[in-house]
Amino acid sequence: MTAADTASIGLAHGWYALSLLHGRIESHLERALQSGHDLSAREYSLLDVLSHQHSGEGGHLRMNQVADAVVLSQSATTRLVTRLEDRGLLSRYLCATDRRGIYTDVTPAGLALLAEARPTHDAALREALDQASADPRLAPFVATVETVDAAGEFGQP
Amino acid sequence: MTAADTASIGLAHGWYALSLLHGRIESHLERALQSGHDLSAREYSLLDVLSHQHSGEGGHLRMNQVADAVVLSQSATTRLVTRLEDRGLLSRYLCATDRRGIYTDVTPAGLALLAEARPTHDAALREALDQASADPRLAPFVATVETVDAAGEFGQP
DNA sequence: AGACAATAATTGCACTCGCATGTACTTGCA
DNA sequence: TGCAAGTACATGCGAGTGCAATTATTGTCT
Repeated sequence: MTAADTASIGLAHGWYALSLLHGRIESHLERALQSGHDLSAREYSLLDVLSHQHSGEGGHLRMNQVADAVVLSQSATTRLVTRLEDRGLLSRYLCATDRRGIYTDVTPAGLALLAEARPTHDAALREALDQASADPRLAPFVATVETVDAAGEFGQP
Repeated sequence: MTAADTASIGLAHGWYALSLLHGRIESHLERALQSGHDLSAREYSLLDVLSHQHSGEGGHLRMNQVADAVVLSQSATTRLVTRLEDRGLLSRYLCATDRRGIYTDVTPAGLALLAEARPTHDAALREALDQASADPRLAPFVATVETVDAAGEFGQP
């Protein structure tokens, strides 16, 4: 077995653990948000992302960038936004300078729901991490999640 | 703002980064495996998991445990196994002592396809990690993936 | 100005997923 | 033994997703 093979195996194990942890956390969040606030994990994530953009002045992310932020295809993002708009949590409006672009704002109702759901989300996240830290395969990643903090803000690759 | 709030924000950021990295890697793997070997990322993952169980003697994981390993519901696992069985990559057989239980073996064809796809998978993973390491938000997790190696074997929580 | 390529978002379609339910088998207890 | 409760997998169904094709708008080149 070559050194490269050994490295690949290590990488695959690491990826497997990351994947496992992601799945566990997402399931946990999904349950909590769904039963408590009729929100899927992605819907919460979308509201969170949109509410953070230029706080106070309104949103300035195009659908394209939003799709990238929530790691979803453009089509799925279109429909996700449509669903939330139909529920009155978001509003769409065209970009003034380029009428192809579309911006989205979180409505007051959306902000209210987000504020209401945030404690649920954070508690569920804390819980999922605590459970995961018992698994030795997952513990290193849990530690990394806990280490990273608000210091590292945005910055596209 | 209390200390607890600060911690929650840090946690959410960490989770967001983990989620982002997971999505990026999965998309990358999906593309590579799909176009190269007609396999989804999860199908590859399933073959990989099943081929690793007690190598040589055949598989001994029940559907239930398999579902847990690939982080999928029981129903989705049933259909995933069915798809791969229909393609001749897996075979099902009943557990002798408890005829409710069902075991799965990877067929020679399945092992062959897995062996063929593994380099693609590993290369795509390496590539995705390299791309991700350029993003400061993702870099710590990339480092964790690279740090963990085969040392930490199984162990249920 | 007019035509053609490029970009942003939406829609059609097939596929996978989770939840709730159904079926087969086993275990516990009278 | 016989019947209820529990466990393991499979199936019906509605919902969400990605890919490919479509529509609307902008930029560029002659």
